[in-house]
Amino acid sequence: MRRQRPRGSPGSRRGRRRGEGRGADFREGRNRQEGEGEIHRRRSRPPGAAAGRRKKGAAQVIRYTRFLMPTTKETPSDAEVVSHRLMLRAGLIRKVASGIYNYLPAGLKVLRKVERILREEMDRAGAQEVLMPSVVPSELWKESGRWDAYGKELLRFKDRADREFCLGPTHEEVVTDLIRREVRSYRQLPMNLYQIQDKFRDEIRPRFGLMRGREFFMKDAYSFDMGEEGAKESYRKMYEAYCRIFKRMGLDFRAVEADTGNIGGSSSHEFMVIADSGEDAIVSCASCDHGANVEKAECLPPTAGTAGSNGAGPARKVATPGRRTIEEVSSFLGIDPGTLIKTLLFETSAGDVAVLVSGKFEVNEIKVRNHLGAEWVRLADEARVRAVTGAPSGFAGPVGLSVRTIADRSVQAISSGATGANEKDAHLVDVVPGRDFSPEGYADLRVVSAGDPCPRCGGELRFSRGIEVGHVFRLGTKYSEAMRAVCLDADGREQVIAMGCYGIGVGRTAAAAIEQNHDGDGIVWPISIAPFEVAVIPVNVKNADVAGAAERLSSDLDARGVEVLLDDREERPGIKFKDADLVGIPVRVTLGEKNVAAGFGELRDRKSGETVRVGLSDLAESVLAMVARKKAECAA
RNA sequence: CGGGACGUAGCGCAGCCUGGUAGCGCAUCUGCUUUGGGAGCAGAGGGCCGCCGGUUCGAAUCCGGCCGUCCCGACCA
Repeated sequence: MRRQRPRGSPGSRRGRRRGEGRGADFREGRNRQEGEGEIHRRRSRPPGAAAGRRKKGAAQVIRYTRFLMPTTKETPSDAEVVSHRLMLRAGLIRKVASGIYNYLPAGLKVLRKVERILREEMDRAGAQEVLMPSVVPSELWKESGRWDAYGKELLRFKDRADREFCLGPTHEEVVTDLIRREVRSYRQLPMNLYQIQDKFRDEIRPRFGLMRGREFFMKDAYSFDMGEEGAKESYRKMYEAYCRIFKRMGLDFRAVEADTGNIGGSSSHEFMVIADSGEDAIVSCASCDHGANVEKAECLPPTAGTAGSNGAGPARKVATPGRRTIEEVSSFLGIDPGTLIKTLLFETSAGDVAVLVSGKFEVNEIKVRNHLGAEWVRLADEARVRAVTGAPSGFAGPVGLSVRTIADRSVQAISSGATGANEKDAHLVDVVPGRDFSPEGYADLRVVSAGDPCPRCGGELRFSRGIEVGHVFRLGTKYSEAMRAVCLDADGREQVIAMGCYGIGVGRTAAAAIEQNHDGDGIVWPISIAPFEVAVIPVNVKNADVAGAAERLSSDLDARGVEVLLDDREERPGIKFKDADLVGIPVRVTLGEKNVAAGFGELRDRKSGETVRVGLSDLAESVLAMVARKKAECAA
């Protein structure tokens, strides 16, 4: 995929050659840009030079003809989700390689806005900004044990002296190393260090644009406390800061309990932006504030026993030719799927394990992994199933099975059920748990399902999908212990520091905002993270009055701290309107020939589509009011 | 890494089965007309048909290998 020339971009010679009818103000604007003033403008404006012309140090008005924002009408075929599609179409990003992107000027502006909010809220919460390297020596990772544990996602390489390094996918090791060297006394704690930095994870499957890239910006923070009580408080502060952050970005989000994955630690919450395209399924209670990732969501033990086939008699073998799935077997035998004892064989780092669950539920592999304390688990393949059970998959059962067997509590509720006979085309009925087989234990091993009550209050659980934009962990002493990060307490005794870590994906948050705020015409940015606050559109730039009015309004707004995109392209109005909508600029001012001649301009709200005609003399004030109103909607 | 598909102009695609002339729409450039929701007409430029090898008189097309990309399953901000 490659770049597409923006309409009316600098490369377009059209407007440049015939300058006849162009308005005086535009000509001046262009001359400034192309003359020697451009030098100052391009560099980061040396003090006193171009800066002197601007009031209040406001940013300069950005002109579309001098701005790389290549919008496209057609969608690249490899963009699956809206945020990816719209970011490409709006000219915010371009792909360089799988999961690796160029951030074009407007896209970068969005990221910078997100970052600014992150900095403000982290600072407010008492954290200090640092910057750690993206290239990290292997020694630190070996010390924590993750050099071997992290897997292929860690991109490793060697320098010229053959020393091993990796690109940091997260920075627990690096901060812990820093802290253990520099912090000696409890008086220095608590401390919270954060950075906003480029991360690299060699994802198995990058997809959805910035939603799951390999290279991405992340805000990561790390807290250090004496003891668990302090660590809890640090965690609480970050949790609150996160709520403020996502509120300020105008997002509909939910904090849910989560699995800790390979970061490790005792407890964690994920911050989920609610969106149907989200990669995670979450449950939340309609009655209380409990919420959880389905990976984590607990199930209460079954209340009443599920009667089976009234099995007074002993277990019997029945022929079930070709019936393998729960549906096939239950309908063939004419029994409730809930009384089938589903037997799944897993290969794990702790050896082969059979997992039993009622036929109406699914096994939650993460719960299995955590229950076993295993590093990994995966469903056994067909060959393995045959080797262990002696039958093709679909006919496994716990009776007479020689591998380690654990069961979900739903199996306990089956007084008498059916199960595979470990023999091709045969099942057993009237099987009684405890009599015909005995798993080593019963535990919560299944995925929550519709109808399960809230484990906290018994209320109704709702299922939705979310995009994980932030994650907070209480790490305990996992890293500080391994890396000897200790500190002297008030009694002069050495104590291992308690840690927490807190991440937010910058690009992912921007993508999530689009998933949640778009319509048929394009992005509808919350103003707090929009690339521009206002688009000023002179309908015909060759009309000097219109051009002049647009020019004056833009610099007026700019001087008052509003971020303006002046669409000075010689394009048809339709194109300008479409582009402004596509890019999602919250407020649009249209200056048409008739309106301007009559002393009016037009103000339009991107979100509601509401349009008002305002006298030119009041236009700037009206824009300011609308911008202020939109900003207020994004207040924490 | 497994399963499925794709790679032809900047973008979206056809052509391939059945070998012989590389095509369409959008975009770009020039001119004229047009100017409040992705304009019209006329003209022009633009391609190592992903790469390497094989079959053949001849390969975008058939065969093999490699590379890249996307979609479905185990990872995570």
